[in-house]
Amino acid sequence: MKNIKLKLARVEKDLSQDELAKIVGVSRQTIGLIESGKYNPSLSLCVGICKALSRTLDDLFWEED
Amino acid sequence: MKNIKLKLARVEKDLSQDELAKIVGVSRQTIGLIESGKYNPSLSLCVGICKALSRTLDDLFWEED
DNA sequence: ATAAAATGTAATATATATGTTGCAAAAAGT
DNA sequence: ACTTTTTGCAACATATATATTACATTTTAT
Repeated sequence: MKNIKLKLARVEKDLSQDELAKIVGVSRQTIGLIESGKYNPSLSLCVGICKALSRTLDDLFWEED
Repeated sequence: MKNIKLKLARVEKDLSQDELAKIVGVSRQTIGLIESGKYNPSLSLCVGICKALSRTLDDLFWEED
């Protein structure tokens, strides 16, 4: 499923996928694929994204069921 | 670095590494390596572990700095 | 002390996250 | 309308998470 919370947090910070990717140190495609729910990212990458966007893991990657 | 919070949550539930591994659907070694900090697990595995231990991502995998 | 269970570690194999390049489509700016 | 930026998508290459098997070590129970 798509990660809409991640996309929202990114646009709230006024960052493009490419800009966020450069901050985190991955490729633009990786960010795009995570947002579109086609990748299962590593924990360290999730943490890097969270820190770049001033959020926590629960904020961006946790889904209640 | 070792993930002591994960190990504590596991023993609080009275589960061995092998038992947790079976619940989550991975090998015993994978759980051991995550606890000892030698693996960078995938997000879906982290979520599976959290649900098996009734915790959230922030509980087990987030470190303030 | 002994046996059983739990954990650590290592070798090799496989699946998949991620990188790179390139191009197309869509969105935004002028 | 036109240009620029942003995003999507595909093919191939590489790195690494994870599986499997086996054995050693430690911990726990008897």
